Amino acid sequence: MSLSVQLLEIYKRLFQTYGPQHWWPADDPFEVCIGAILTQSTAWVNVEKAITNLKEAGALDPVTVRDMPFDRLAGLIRPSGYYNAKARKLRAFANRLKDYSDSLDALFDADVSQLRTELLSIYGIGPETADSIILYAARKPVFVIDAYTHRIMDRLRLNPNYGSYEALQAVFAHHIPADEATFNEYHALFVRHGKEVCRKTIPLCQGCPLGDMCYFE
DNA sequence: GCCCAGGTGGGTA
DNA sequence: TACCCACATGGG
Repeated sequence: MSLSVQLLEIYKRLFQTYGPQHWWPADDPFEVCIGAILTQSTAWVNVEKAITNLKEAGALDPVTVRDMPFDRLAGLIRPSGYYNAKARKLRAFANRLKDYSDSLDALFDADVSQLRTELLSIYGIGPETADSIILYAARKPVFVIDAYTHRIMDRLRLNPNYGSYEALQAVFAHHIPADEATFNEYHALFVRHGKEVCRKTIPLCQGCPLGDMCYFE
């Protein structure tokens, strides 16, 4: 079976099992960007608490994030962990937005490649955060790779020599049509499947929709 | 108490 | 390039 057909089959089975995931869980693009930074190596449930705090404080906009006292910002996002580091990252993002008159539309008015380069040049934004922002806030087609994607593709033996972020991303880019809606749902389904079944420890392989394709021992 | 969670940046060899 | 490590809370 070709790689394209396998990737399509995986998508089909995950979608049939879990249904549409309605990603990204946020009210607007700026909230997506904030969530993408806060969720770095952190359980989403804790990010939700931090975002709720920011909303209740009326701090979910670039100007407020930029101008409020650092310790106040850090305190609001405390439940998401790494709160000092992440407060610095939120500040860096809000500060860069100043170059675009605090308009995400202005920031996003570039092709995927240029936008990715710009995002990666901001402190605290690495490949996954950049791609999450591009896909889920700017709504441009780029495939997001995360720890779940690595784990699942490793176990399916579809990750070429357990490759880098870009190496695994290329697998999808070269074998799936670049469609924003498909990339959106596919990544969300990987996360759902990773959380629910394909765990780092204690894998729940009984009845796994990908069981017959999986080499996990 | 221990392990893990939708990573990134900085330092060292 | 390829590893280490710091960053930190909260749930199972």
